[in-house]
Amino acid sequence: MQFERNSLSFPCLQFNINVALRIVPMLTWLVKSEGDVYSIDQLKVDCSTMWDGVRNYQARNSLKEMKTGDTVFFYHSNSDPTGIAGLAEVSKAAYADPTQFDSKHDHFDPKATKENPRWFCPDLKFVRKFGEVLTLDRLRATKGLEKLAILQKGTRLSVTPITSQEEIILLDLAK
DNA sequence: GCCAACGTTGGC
DNA sequence: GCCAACGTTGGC
Repeated sequence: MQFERNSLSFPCLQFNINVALRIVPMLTWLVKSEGDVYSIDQLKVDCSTMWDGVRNYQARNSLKEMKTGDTVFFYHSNSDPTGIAGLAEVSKAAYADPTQFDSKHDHFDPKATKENPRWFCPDLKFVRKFGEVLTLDRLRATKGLEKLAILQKGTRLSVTPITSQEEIILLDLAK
């Protein structure tokens, strides 16, 4: 498979800077959001947002692993078209999700305490919107993406890790 | 709007 | 600790 020079250089550069400064490998993620609830366009308007409200332990664990600077693919579920709509970046590593403490909030969790928070959220910032959505059909048809969590039947996780090979392939598909 | 798939809850 | 019932997710 051939890759354009500029599609490869950006993640490599990120990786090298990251190694130089933090000695921790750069991680890549995919987050899902219903397109009509919170879209990549809204993230662009907001510049940055608190990724709160995740109430699934496996997804929570991924959120806690996120580090500032990590690349995040932004997926629109339940949308037309459904697929990866753009790129974001972790602008603040995960902290206790404040909505778990707010009894008036939909995501209130009575079992969470400030001493022992159950749920965490990072801040995500807008990077870019793709020229066209990488649709599910397209992702399914692309060699090397077979193991993407979002393509597995029945997978409902709203936050999933992306391998570096998958990231390269996805960035190569994206316009 | 349907419904399969999944996670969580709670009675036992 | 099992498992039925329930609520939610998300593609279609």
